[in-house]
Amino acid sequence: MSLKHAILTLLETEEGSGYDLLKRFKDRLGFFWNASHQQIYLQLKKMSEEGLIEFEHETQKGKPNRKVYHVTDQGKQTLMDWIHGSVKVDKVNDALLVKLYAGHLVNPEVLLAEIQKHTDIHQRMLNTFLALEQDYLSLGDQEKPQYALPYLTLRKGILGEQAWLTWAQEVNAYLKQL
Amino acid sequence: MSLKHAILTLLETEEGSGYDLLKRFKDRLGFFWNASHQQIYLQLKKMSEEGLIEFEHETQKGKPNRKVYHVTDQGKQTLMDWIHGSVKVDKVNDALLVKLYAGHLVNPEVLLAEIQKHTDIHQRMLNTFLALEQDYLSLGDQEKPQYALPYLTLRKGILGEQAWLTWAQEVNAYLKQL
DNA sequence: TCCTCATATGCAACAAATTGCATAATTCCG
DNA sequence: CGGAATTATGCAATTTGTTGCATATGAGGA
Repeated sequence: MSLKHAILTLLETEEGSGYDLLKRFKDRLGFFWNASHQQIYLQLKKMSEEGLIEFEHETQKGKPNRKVYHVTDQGKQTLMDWIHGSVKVDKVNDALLVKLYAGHLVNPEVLLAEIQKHTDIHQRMLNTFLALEQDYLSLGDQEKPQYALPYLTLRKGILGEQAWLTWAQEVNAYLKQL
Repeated sequence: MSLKHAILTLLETEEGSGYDLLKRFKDRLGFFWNASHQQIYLQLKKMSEEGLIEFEHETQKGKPNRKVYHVTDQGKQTLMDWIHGSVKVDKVNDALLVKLYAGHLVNPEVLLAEIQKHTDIHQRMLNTFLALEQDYLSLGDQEKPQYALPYLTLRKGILGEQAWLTWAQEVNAYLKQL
């Protein structure tokens, strides 16, 4: 289970509440690890019970109170053990490909429309990634090194989305020619 | 839930037992939809109870008996409804990227070793896909059309693995230069 | 004033996937 | 003759993830 390790990774760099983590997932880790708020809050509770993290109540005026979590020594150890171990190659489960595989059952238009819908989403993702890449590339040489590893994860997103879109063009070309 | 639809897709083309499906997943659909035997047998049972599929007992000599499943009209309808609807864009959950993101906590060697391990697996997948592509390309013009859609799913695999390996080279270059 | 959005946390029910275990016959290899 | 692989099916326990619901405050706009 890696949600646990994703949370430890985020909290190791900087303490934060469930809501903070939700935001960090949304605009950082979320490009390669997705989690809903229900999952995050439940996981924080469990990890807190396991002693991997601890929290302090932070009372706020005007806003609801927060539980600010930080990683314990045990949590840090768990994270280190995980990093030194090896993770499984992600299993692929792509519903769109199942649909394409069964595509002989429908008009090409149905498939084209679906592909188009997905293409729009992937194109938007790629644009987001390319904008973030520009941000990184315009950093000074002193700042770059600390963002080098996140930048490599961004490169994964860019190369992945580009490959996806290239593939979509092949599919489009075939379906239109039918 | 698409395991259901993957199974309907496989059974729609040709009836078969749970074991048959397991093999079809392994060397066909499995490139983009993975399922364990436990998942498949349980799903077949459920789908049979829902009336999407039916089975006949087939007694064999020398081998254990089989339950041969086929799609019912209701199952066919369920499959058609699914194809005409739209599937969600797959959510990404890539543990290797989480690890890389947290890579500042370990020596580059640890990351390099992990990347190498994954690279080997992805390279083997790509080789498998390229061999299958050759099989397709060497087909006559009469046979090609019926395999066109499965071929496109294969193209997805090829482009995806190539992108993965290109990315791995970037990561390697960076980690070695440290 | 009402509505929506952002902040902030959580439970409960259900669906899906993983892990481990269990059984049973035949074939193939050493 | 013994062990491993292949064929064939399944249950149970646990872990993970999804969907829906619930609550509460404050700010900003219509």
